[in-house]
Amino acid sequence: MSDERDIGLRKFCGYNIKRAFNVIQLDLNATLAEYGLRLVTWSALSVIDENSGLRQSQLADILSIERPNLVVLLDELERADLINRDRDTSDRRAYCLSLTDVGREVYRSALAAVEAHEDRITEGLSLEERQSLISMLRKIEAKGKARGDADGNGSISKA
Amino acid sequence: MSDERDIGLRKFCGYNIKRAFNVIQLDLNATLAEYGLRLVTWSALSVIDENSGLRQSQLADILSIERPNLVVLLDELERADLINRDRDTSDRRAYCLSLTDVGREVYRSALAAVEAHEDRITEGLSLEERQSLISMLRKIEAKGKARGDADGNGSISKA
DNA sequence: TATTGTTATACTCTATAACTATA
DNA sequence: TATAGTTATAGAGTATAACAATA
Repeated sequence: MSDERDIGLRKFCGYNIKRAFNVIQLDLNATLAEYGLRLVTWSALSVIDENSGLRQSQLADILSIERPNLVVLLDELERADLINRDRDTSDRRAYCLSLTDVGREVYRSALAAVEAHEDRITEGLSLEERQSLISMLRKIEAKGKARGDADGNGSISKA
Repeated sequence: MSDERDIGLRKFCGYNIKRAFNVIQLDLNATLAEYGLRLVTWSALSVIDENSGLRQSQLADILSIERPNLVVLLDELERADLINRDRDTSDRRAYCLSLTDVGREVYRSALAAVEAHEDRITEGLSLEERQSLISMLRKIEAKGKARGDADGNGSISKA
């Protein structure tokens, strides 16, 4: 509670971003729970919606989650009749992912709720600030991609 | 890998903040591992350093972690001889936390490493942008505190 | 031999209930 | 009775190894 005391920590990104993310995740997951979704499952629906027919391994790459973990996540979405897993005719090892009609409908409804959540969470910020925030977050995220690259500069840990 | 495809998601804070945090946490924990620390344990050292004598329950409040989880974290720091747990003479249920000499030294060294990490992670950003980023993250975090409050406006989920 | 999806598993983080010793 | 610290435990989230089917 005593918020004036721990000043040192608050100078750093890591600490503040963690706490901000906790707040966002709490509200976002509460928002999505009304649709039986979480951040990850909603993200999966979003990517599938915009890339109908993609494979599980591609989706795992895009969402940066491990294939084994994606499997159980897709099981959940399939059980809820939100997605289809269709065998790829040209490569029978793979599945082509797509949204069901129900899935599309649920995703659209949830999308509106997520937009409302976004407005709620960024309430004190101007439109320019919101754009700037997301732009900066992406620049930070991009630092993590400098792993397999030529390295050399002052690049990020590859552990 | 195909980064041009999942555009819809990237409009939203929640998705971008999660990924940025992952990148930061990976580099930060790799940085702190050289000192036998993680983000949480380093944060604990920081708060104890600046608030010598505080109690475990106060520290748990400040760090927003549950008391039971703090106990094992402090066990770890005590075993490494980085902190002292001294019985409060006026309330023998409580412990007063402080850094050992070793703890202070380790914390200072780690602090320098964390500052280097911070520069690395915010490399493409100007000084004004870094300040603005942290300021916005704190505004978002503050939304989460509007739980026990009077509510009424468009406040955040209290689940 | 390599890849897609899968199973089983383990490790971390986080959250809750119940205990002890003090107050 | 209430509080500080503790114990045990359960649930998420995440990561790796190994397998079957297919390429």
